[in-house]
Amino acid sequence: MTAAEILKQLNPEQAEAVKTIKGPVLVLAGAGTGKTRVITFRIAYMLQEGIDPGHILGLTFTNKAAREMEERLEQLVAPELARRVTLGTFHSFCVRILRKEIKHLGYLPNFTIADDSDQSGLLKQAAAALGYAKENVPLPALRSYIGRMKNKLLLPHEASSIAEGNNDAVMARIYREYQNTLEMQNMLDFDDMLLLVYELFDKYPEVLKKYQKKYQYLLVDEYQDTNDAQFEIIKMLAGKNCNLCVVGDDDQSIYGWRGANVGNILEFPRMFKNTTEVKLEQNYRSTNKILTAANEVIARNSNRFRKNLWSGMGEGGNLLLVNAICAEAESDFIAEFIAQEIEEHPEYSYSDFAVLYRSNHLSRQLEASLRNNSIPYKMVGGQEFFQRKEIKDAVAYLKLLVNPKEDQSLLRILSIPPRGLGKKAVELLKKYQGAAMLPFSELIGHRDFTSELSGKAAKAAGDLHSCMSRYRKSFKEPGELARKAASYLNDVGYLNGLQKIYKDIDDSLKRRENIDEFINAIAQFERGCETPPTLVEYLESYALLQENDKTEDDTDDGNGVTLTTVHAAKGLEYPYVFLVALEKNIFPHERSVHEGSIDEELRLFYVAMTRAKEKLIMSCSCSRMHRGFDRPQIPSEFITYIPEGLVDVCEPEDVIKKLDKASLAAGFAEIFKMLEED
DNA sequence: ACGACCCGATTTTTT
DNA sequence: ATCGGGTCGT
Repeated sequence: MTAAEILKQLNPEQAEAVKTIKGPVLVLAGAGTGKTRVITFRIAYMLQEGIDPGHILGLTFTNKAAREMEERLEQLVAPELARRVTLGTFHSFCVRILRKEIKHLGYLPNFTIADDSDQSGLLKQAAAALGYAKENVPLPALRSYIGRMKNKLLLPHEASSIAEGNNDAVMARIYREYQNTLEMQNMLDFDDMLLLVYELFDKYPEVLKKYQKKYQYLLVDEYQDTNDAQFEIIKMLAGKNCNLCVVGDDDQSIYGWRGANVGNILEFPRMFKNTTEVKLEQNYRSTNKILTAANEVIARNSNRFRKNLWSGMGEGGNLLLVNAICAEAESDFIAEFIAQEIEEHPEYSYSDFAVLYRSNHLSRQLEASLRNNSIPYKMVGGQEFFQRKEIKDAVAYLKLLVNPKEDQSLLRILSIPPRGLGKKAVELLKKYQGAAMLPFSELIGHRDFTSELSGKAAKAAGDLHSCMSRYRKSFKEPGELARKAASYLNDVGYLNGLQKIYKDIDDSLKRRENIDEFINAIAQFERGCETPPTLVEYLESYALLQENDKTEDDTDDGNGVTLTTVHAAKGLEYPYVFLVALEKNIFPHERSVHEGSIDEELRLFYVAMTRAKEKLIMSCSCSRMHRGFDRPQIPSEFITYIPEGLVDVCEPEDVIKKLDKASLAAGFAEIFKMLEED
């Protein structure tokens, strides 16, 4: 495809965004306006203009987005050309740089990535080391505090100096301790990946220059979700040339609570002089009634780029608002309505329906009703495969081979399965570490330590240590990861220990299956590699994955109604969208009211509405179970923001067609028959 | 050392 | 209601 042909397939605004390849460009891409299309066509266009693919860097937030971009690009240009473009998530891009350059910052290149549970362990340890009682430093607060600091590029000493009040000061101290521990154990947490790249570029201009030279054309997807660290990295990389194109929608910024800064997109034209600004307002997804309603809703927010989405998809029907008497009636209505629509419109299948909710716990009632009505469904998020305890334990075993300094993982697996090493052994390890300055995984093999244990415990410690040493050598050689991992987990006693850990026999078998599945995932990773991978590489991809990739088999037939939080639905679209529990204190979430982040809740509501292509069915209930008790509910104020003419308000009975007399009679007859048989 | 029970917290979660 | 963490008893 020639450059001219590329432009011909785009609307005028899209074409403008695609062909402006020099200088800073801000593309305000409203919901459903062909954002991914613009990005991929832009890259294709640049390649047609003769730009070296190696000079192009496209950054996304999710692996899924990166993959999608790559696939779509391969359809536009020669695949070998497409593959030379660097497309990846912020985090994977940063890790790649750090693997090469982290020596400048005093870490070893075999660093490992701390997952959530590692992080919790390290934080508890840090707080305890400084003598703080756990009730004085709640873990979630600590976690979010440190994340906030890191996202703002504040190092521990800087955090200390700006600390307001005793609480902050304490957390800043724990932050310092935590950071020291991470460094000592050669580990990075997720935020470090960005923070350290910033530090690297900031302190070592010659390193920055190298990457500026390599990446002369930058694209950033979902720019409204960038945090301060990401902004600084982008700004530094863009440098003087500043061939920087960012694509995003300020109205869809819903990750402020995680450090995203809407200011980055709002201020872009002021931060980068001579910005070309392009607004994409033609929507290719929804009917106009849905869009008008969404436009009206989001217009309540100030401090945004004004946009007015429109589409050529026709007017469409009114939105529906259903008020149910209780949560059960609400979810029953949804199940019955889906059944009715499928029956009346055979062209639709279950996967054309999605139910969106503000918080995860709201899915319970829905699941029950869908099950009762035999409607298949799939939940996104929820208990992810890789979050399961047995998988994390197995990963901890593997991580210790790559990075023996990971005390966290050693403590995690020390008594999994129980091998006679418990609290006392941990105390001893801590005692000896002070003197020996060795990581726990080394200490467990030392005479000084083992001699103080019972014979049985000492043997267990020695066995664990020698087994790990053996496999550390075996993994030095790249390749055959799946086979070696399976053999290691067996030799180290983990596989046979599963029955001991999970007493319920069915439970333990299930866990065993999951481990097998995990080994399969490793094998699959290997198959996707061009050259035999190392364990370091696998663990890195594991840490950065977090996948919705979910192993196909537990998503039964694949044709089911989607149940998801609004957050997880961003970027997706469905012909039918149900938006449930639109009630005060749920949506907007009561906490956001306290924290003054109603703007973001409204954007979340906007994101939810704009997922719908044809039908948007909103619902609320007069009562709902809350922490074990029924609580009266009143409708969300957000509902009142929708213009009256666009929405039909009704009760479940108005929408669900009543059974006709004949089938009612048949139903009763059946019940009577059953009663008689008893 | 390990496992059974009780208590308290509980939004969202791209990496 | 449900989960995880912590404490207590074996």
